[in-house]
Order: sequence, then C-alpha cells, then structure tokens
Amino acid sequence: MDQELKILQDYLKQKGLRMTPQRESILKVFIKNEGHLEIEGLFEQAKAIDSSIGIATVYRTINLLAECGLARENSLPNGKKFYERLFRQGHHDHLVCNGCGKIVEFEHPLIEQFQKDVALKHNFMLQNHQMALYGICSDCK
Amino acid sequence: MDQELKILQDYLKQKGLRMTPQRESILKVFIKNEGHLEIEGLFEQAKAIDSSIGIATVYRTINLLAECGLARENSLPNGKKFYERLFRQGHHDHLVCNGCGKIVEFEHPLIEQFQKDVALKHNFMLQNHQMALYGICSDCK
DNA sequence: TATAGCATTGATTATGACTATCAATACTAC
DNA sequence: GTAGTATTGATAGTCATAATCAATGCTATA
Repeated sequence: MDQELKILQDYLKQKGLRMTPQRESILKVFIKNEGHLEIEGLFEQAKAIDSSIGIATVYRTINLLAECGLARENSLPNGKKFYERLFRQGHHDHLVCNGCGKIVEFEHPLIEQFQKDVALKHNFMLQNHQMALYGICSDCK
Repeated sequence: MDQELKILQDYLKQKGLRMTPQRESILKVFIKNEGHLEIEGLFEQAKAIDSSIGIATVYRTINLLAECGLARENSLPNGKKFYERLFRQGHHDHLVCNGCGKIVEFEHPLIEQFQKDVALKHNFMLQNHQMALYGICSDCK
C-alpha cells in the first residue's frame, strides 16, 4: 500500500496534481480488493470509508491509477470494464465463468514468449495484451 | 455464403422466426467482410443494398448471427464491439494497433493446448476464449 | 382466397456506462 | 492573506445498444 501510495503521489506531483483524501480512499479500496473490481463495487466500498465520495471522483481516480501504471483496464465481451491491480503482481490472465461471472486469475509461463513471437512476425511493437478464457466453473456445472 | 445462409435459416426455423430480405442482406455484407466489422460499417454497407434498412435491424440481426454461431462478438478496450465471422474460419486471435486501430488476425497452434491445460487445472468447462495483443504496427512506428 | 395470428420492420425512446461541465471549495505558493 | 488553480460532487451530456410501438407483411388454415 505504501509503495503504491508513493507511486501515485509521485505521478500526481509530476503532473502538477494533488493527493487528496478521496484519492487515497479509492486507492486503498482498490489495493485491498486486488483488482477485478468494477466501478460500481469500488464506489460502494469507497462510500463506506467516506460517504460523501461521488461516483465521478471514482471514475476520475481509477483513470489516474491506470495512467500511473497501478491499474490496468480490461473489458469483458459484454463491454463492461473492470480494473485489476498491476504493481507487484505477476502478469496474469483471466478465466471468466459464463454462469456466475466469477473471475479467476491464472498465469502461464509460455505466453510471454508466444506473444513476442507473434508480434515480431507481424512487425508490431508489443505494448500489452489481454487474454480471457470463458467457460463454466465447477460451482455452476 | 450458401452454407451460412442455410445455418441461419435452420436456426430461425427452429426458433419459429422467419428469413427476411433484410436479414439476408445483412448476412451477405457480414460474410463479404470476413469479420472485424463494427455495427456502423455493417449498417453503411447494408444500406447500399437496401436503403430502407434501419440500424435497429442491424443490431437485431448481428445478435441472431452470434446466437446461431456464425458470428462472434468481441469488445475492444474502448468498449466498442466488433463482430467476426466464425463459421469455416480457423480459430484466430487479434493484434490491434494502438495507433491506427488496425486489426490483424493471427493463429498460434500451441494456444489450444495451453487453454485446455489451464481450464482443466481450474476445473472449468471451456467454452471459448478471447485474446488480443496491443502494440504499434509498422505503419505507425 | 380471405382472414386471423403473429413475426418483423424502421423510427423513436429508453438505458446504462462513462465523460464533460460547472459552481463551490480547498490547497499552495508567494 | 491572497491570488491562482486543482478538486470536488452533482448534474447534464454522449454514445453504443436495447426496448417499445404502431404499421406492415408473412403464413397457415378454412
């Protein structure tokens, strides 16, 4: 948490912006949940800390977290976005249950190499990637 | 095209629905473009065939195509959806240019096995997957 | 062939996620 | 302390998509 707070502070300072209690509360909620949170969930939990927080501030702050590299934006096939924690987390991808919507993280060591191969072959400078497997989890079977 | 038409006809019949000139026109446009089309593009091209077609019918029809397995819905990080042709196309994933938005298909033989492994390990019944690599293409470098 | 029942259409309105705007407030630097 | 400016919450706007609805068209049966 302290490291993330410092990263956000440095980013804000560099852009001439300010740390505020709202931003800190939202960051705290975000970190506590380890990602996979949609905006509505962040909003609910942030309101529990500071009931005056508005949803506009949640949107603004999560965008700041994405800009400074602490969060990554993902979008599900249904078009909704969710945000996952990036800092100090190994890269991972997602298994999504088509039944209950549960999201499980996974990692696969070969994927990094495989990505580089594909990007190289098509002469792309790779920046990031997104991968999700969809199916039915054991609870929903 | 004939095979796809038959698949759609069968699907409609089975659901007590009807084939119409509008649906056929939209299917034709969809097939001709091989996928990666956003709704707006489908709409423009369908209007060239039948100027009376409304955008609501395009949305309705592309959903039918997805339901009967001819199309697959994908969403880009910007939240917009695009639809790709599924039938008689090898499975493929996407390289997306963060500069110009260009989408390039690719296939990788190891990915199928890798997916099965991950799904098995987490006790998921795999249904489909989505993968996209984001970067800067050679034209935009 | 006439008709009843229902699917389909295009236009329009509604929805839902997200962004922009704005006046009020709160920092910050001098 | 004050001027300048960032931030806030509320609200209005935007955009893609879905729902509604009256008009139209197809289909099966008599």
